[in-house]
Amino acid sequence: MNSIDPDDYWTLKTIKRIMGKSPWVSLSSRELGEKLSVSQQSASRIILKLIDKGFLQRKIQDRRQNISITDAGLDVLFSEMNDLASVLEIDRTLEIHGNVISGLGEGRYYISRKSYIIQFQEKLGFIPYLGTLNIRIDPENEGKLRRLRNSTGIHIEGFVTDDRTFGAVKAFSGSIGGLECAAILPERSVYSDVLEIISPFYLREKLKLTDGSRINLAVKI
Amino acid sequence: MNSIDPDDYWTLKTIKRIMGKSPWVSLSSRELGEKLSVSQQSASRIILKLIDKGFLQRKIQDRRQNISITDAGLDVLFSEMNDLASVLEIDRTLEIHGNVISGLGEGRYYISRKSYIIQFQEKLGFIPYLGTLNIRIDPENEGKLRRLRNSTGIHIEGFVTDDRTFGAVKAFSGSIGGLECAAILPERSVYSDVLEIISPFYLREKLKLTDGSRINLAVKI
DNA sequence: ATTACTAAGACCCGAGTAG
DNA sequence: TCTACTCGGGTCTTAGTAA
Repeated sequence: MNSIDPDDYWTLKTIKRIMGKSPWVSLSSRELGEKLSVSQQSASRIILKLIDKGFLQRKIQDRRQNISITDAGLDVLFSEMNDLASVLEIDRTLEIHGNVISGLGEGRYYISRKSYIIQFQEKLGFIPYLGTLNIRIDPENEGKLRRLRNSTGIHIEGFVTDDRTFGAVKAFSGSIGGLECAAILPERSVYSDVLEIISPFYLREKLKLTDGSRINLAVKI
Repeated sequence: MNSIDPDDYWTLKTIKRIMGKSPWVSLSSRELGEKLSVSQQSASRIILKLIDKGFLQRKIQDRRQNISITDAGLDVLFSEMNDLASVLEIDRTLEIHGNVISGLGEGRYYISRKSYIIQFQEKLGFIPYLGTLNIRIDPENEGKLRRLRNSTGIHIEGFVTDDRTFGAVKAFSGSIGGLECAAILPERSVYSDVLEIISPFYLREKLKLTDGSRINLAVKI
């Protein structure tokens, strides 16, 4: 599943460097070829391969192509970042900032399922307060959020009931305002800027949080 | 100069993952081949290439090889880490911890050279107190120090006098205890665990530091 | 200008095998 | 077993070129 092709990684990094923050960039196959030290023809083939794999998107106007990296493509880069940081044993903690927002009460329903609760107790060491704290992550912390999504985390098995399927999720131990907690994400990447937090404590009360409150979350990856 | 071969990077990362913290590892070409999804023959060729480039060292005993990654090899990994972090625009600040040690007074001599001073003023925005604060970096922060060494930093030109040559150095803006400072490293990698700090302030006095004092340095890379 | 197909050749990989 | 050489075959790159 999570095996990256070094060539894909290298090309995506090169394209990302050219793009900077802009979502689209006008990039000819000749230009890319120069950056990668390959011919225009090879660069063209490489681009087609990456589009085929879903890592790039393209618009062609007047025989000139505009290129964008997809979320899946960015996942390649952030996974590699995580992998390298883990191999070099640096950067084990992310500090993520955001604001409290009100959820739809859905989180509470999910995490109350007995199968999840049992695993939280076993793998995180606490039984969560029956509700989630939803945090909208600052746009500047998008990169950290992407690293989190591309980290393995603590695996929480999914399960099936008569009615429906509850997917596997992954948890990351952390803390907010000195209180133990965990960030919960679906194991299948969902590109949202909202993070759901569980904790043995009712964080809204303990930390006197209301919608809009600033939050500093520290998580171990 | 600083162009990494993606294959070298990939292999070194794989070997580093196998090694963990141990300086040497017994690793047959067959085993490496499996990890890299190539044949024993190719793995053997790859190892020879990396030894030739100075990224690996090897001892052969009883037809079995023990492998170690050289400092130059680790530089490849930490450079890539820096490059990727810079492309993804994350991780611009390193927090490095260590202890004050007494220098040999050499630092004072170096940074007092007029050519250096002029450049410090121009590029860092301050004229340093005429002495350096030497910090022995905690072994746990070795990784961060390696990242620093493999960052470009602010280029300070070298120069030649009648007597001798003063090499190019690189500077990193930062702060200690809220006071502005900069870390100074030779541009040519020197693998020491001591970092030299300059500052517009006499840090020893301002922060009441003595040999052995704990220091938290924050630097921008 | 572009992109990208085709064809030919360079280069790389691994089977066989020696030491 | 191990490492690592040779060499044949297959893959991948690029030159030429069309659209």
